Amino acid sequence: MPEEEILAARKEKLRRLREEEGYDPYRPERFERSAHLAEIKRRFDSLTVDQHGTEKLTTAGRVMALRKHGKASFITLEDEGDRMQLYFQFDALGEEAYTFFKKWVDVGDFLGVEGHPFRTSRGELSVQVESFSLLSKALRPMPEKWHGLKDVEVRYRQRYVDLLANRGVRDTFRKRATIMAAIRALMTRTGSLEVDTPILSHLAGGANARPFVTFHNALGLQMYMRIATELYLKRLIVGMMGRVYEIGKNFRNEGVDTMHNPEFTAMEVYWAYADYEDMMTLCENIVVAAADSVGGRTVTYQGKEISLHPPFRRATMKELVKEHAGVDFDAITTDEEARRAARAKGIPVEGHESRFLLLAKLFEEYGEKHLIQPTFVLQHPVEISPLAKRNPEAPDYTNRFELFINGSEVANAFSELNDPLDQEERFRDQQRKKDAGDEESHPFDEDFVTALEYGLPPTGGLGVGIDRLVMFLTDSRSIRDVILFPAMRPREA
RNA sequence: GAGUCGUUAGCUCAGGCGGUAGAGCACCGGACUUUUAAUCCGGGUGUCCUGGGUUCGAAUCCCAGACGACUCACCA
Repeated sequence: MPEEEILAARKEKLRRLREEEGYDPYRPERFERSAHLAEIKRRFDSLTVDQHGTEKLTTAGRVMALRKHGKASFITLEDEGDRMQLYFQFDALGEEAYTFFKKWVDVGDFLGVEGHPFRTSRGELSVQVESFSLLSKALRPMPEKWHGLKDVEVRYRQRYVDLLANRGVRDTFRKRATIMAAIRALMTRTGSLEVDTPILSHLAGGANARPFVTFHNALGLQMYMRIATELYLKRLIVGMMGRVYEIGKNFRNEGVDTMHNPEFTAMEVYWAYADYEDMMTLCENIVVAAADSVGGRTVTYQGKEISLHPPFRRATMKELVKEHAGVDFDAITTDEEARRAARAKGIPVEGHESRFLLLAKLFEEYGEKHLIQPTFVLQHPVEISPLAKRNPEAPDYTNRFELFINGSEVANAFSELNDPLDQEERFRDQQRKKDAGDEESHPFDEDFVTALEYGLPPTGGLGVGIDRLVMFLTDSRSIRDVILFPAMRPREA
């Protein structure tokens, strides 16, 4: 039967239910559960075959399978956490209730039941139903019970169908919530304050990325969706907030693939009087707290075993470029030498690139993909780090790290640049790049410089890509599998 | 943005070297008081993604397009 006919038939059935029984399945507003299905399973696991418990239970869920027989029927009921078999028997329910059940209850409907636990002669822990109420009705057919819903397009577009049909998907998002809670608990223990900063602003800074542009009608103002929370959070440290963090969505107007969604969840932390080494420890603690909350520090990601036991490996960008590209930047002292070396390694070179930029390019090209086990990459060039403090021993480099897991950047941190004069100069440098056509260069944020002029204490900052962390911890191959409603092109009208 | 692959019933999928489409589940009717992918009897429900072309005839071949997945590029 085509879906429209099934829908029409179910609507007709609903009409008859209302007319013939005087029952409106959309009228119930609440149902008190004495136990969830998982709890029932746990508490009555010791019942032996054919043994009935004496305790009266009330529970509720969605009918996922119906095995109707003449005067005794079984259903599979599923709630948010588990599924369980319910037994509907003519003698136990009485003719009126049993007939109502057989006539009106369909797969997909929500039921609230009262009954007692028992174990069937086939050994399945079940609930013998003594009374029930139809709490809500489904008009559309559920996906196939055995194979579930596989069509990825439907899974992402109609996530509710994916979630109701595929319990593994629910587990992933439950784990995501567990991870978030573990991270927040850790942050609270460190005395960090959770804050909210603007998503809409007239300047999109704090990272190098193309923003989404929008318009505020009443103010007659072009506005941007934020690409990072960094600059607002550091203003809070100027304002004596001490330790702050924010977990929220960032928006970047860039490509979509298995590691990128235009809106993604990032966490940023700023601690006064801390440096990037402190952030490294905090970063390890965050990863470990997240891992521990959902199953432990040894994880299998897409068949690869990843050990999240701290301390994670630490290596400078130069060391990694030497290791994986075979280019020794300690021996390179001019930009021209670096260009020759980069060209020799197949990096496109136009001729104006600095050795620092080329170091970063070589790392991206040759280093990143090898960093399967968690690795802190240290000492990024100043040129690609407009907001990080210089390393006093090597002023062309910064006291910064990025954490890579499975070849992807999961975290980025540094000792925050708090010299307003240096910051102003770096903004100018970014502005020059922007004027030269680099759309991802950082905009000049005058108010941020002003804030630094009021005094930013020594500060450590850390950003964590939450979606990617969740991916590794849930063995999800695409970022879309950890974002409830991922970005999709609208279906053709 | 480029390449590869995919799109057939509500779902999971077969099939179709061009002759008007099938299975299982779901669904509808019936039987059945311990089933669990229940079983048994009866019922086949479709814009074969869309548009155009070739052809006596297109779901199948060709072209264009939509959407998706994957790989690559940009990016976190």
